[in-house]
Amino acid sequence: MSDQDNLHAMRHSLAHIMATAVMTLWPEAKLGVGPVVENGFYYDIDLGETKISEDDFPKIEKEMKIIIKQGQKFERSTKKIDEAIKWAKDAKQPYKEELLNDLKRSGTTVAKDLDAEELGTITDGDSAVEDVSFYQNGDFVDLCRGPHVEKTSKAGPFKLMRVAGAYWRGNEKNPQMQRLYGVAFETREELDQHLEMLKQAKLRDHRKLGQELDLFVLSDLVGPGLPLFTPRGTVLRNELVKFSEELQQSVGYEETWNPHMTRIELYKVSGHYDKYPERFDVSSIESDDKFMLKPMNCPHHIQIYASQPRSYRDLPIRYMETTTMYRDEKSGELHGLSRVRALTQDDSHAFVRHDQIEAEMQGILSIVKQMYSVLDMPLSVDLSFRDDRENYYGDPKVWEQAQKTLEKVAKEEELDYKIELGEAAFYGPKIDIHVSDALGRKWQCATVQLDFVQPERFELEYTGEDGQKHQPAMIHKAILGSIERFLSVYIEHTGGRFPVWLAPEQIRLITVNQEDKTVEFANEVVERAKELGLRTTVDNSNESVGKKIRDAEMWKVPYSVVIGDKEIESSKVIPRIRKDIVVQEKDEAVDVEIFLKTVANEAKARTNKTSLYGLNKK
RNA sequence: GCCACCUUAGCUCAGUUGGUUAGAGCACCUGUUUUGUAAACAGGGGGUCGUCGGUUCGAAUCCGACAGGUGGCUCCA
Repeated sequence: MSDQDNLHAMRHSLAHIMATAVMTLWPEAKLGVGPVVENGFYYDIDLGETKISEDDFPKIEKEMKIIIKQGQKFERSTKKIDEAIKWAKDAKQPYKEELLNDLKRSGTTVAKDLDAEELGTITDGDSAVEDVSFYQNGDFVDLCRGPHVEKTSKAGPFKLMRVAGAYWRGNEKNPQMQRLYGVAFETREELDQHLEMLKQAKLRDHRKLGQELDLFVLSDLVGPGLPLFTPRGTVLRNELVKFSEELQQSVGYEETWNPHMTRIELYKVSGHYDKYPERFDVSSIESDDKFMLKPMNCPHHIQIYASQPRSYRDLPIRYMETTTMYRDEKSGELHGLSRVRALTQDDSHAFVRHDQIEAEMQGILSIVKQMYSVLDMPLSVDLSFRDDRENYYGDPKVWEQAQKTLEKVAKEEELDYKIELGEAAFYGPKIDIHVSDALGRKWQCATVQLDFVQPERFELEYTGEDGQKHQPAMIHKAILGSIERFLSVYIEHTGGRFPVWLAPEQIRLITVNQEDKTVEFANEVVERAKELGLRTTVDNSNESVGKKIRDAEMWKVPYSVVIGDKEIESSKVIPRIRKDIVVQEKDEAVDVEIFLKTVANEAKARTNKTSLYGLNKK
């Protein structure tokens, strides 16, 4: 058995041990499913009116430890399916009975592989499976495919983490069960390491850093999911957007502007309204028309395209716009900057001839790759294709062609991708690019989407070489995606230590004293730095130099420079360089002008390397 | 939206079984100090304890509703 298999068996066994403990403490418990998940396991439990809270964990853990100590053997047995169903009935385990019915009818219990109508229904006659396996430890018997460790004492170190509500089979129409989560590893050291990692991740949580570094504000009065950005946070946003827009311009995109409110009719034509009617928050002004805040931009760009007759010579026509849109989200889904109600996208739409699709997508993917390589963030790529449900608009043959094109481009661009069926937009397939946050959760940022549906719905056209009308295709893209979501991931990725080009404060001058000549000199340096476009401040407060250095460190300023008599006399400085910045050359005190120009060049080059060297005196 | 938990000063938190004018550190302000690479010293201001209602002689503390926040609600017995 490989280590991986063994760990899996340990975690799965712990799920059973936890269920055993719960059944001991609450014999009336009805059990759902208890699978292995990343880093651990969970078990879904229905206790009726009784609610388990984290305060109950010590007694559950204690019970589990007793079971582990007893070294109960895990014994496998099989039952005929009908016998098993009878067992579930007798044991008063209705959820198990439902699972068994699904097994009998369809040979699987995976809710998404089953017809929703059939879930949990009973079949007579022929069965899809004959036997089902059971595992028993002590008095506890559970329907289970296995495998397990040999006996409970081999289950390994674990810790219960949290309890959460979870709908039976993920469907909100079903009863809500209590899901007990635990983490487990083969050794105590690995478990401790994992817990330490979670602690570290908490330290770099973007919500915490956003407050500490004064980047954004969440106000109860403004409302949930509506973050406000401070001057520092706005510098970050603007610098990122500037980079994104420069990249887009380099492949031919032109900037547009569209208003934040629109007639709802627009989205009826585009098809978005029919698809998400509950998400459209409507308000009316002085007319019979209903207006709304825009939740996306594609129909607007379409209107600009459609405002003139277009020739094949004009294509591709590429519009880009970094703009904020407004989407209703369920209150429980809001989260810091990652999931908000006002989100700003570096959005673009290209209108292309069908023979231009590949080249356009390649151009876009090349700038996406540039962006994330400069930001030093690893990507994972999904091709989001349709499945055979009927939620999609447009001709399936066109879809098939579009998906082939996407995959071809992904191959040519050497993307390491996987295909996700059923994840496409209603109007077309997508290339979705995800990056990870501090806890390893993946968030979608960049996206490239191919769309034949909206051009058709809006009856877009251009005149071809042949004098006939033709329909263009549309390519939607966002590089950063939602700036807010991107920032949430990026703040955690960097731990708030932004590269020089993004740092809200790039250089901080620290005065040794408040004498006139010191202040004058510091002000001269700031003036010069501003001419070079550097964001520079002076800390002239009446504090010790040590305290001021500490402050600059806490604010994660890339360069801090102490200004005193030595600097004034020599016009040379010894910059203190933030430790994540890669130092390339060695040098001692450096002329102020050279220092500033070097930093300005780094910012311009968007690099986190410097050719300066600071003597960090102990 | 649903389930669990949380909400005390700008921030991080303490506040014993309900019992006088609710505390600390940091931050802020004032004064002293004129500072050389991760925290000088002293003093001061600041809270209707998330909001509303209830129980009680008495509520930060107990109960309820609401608001906001956190974790989760997809990953096959």
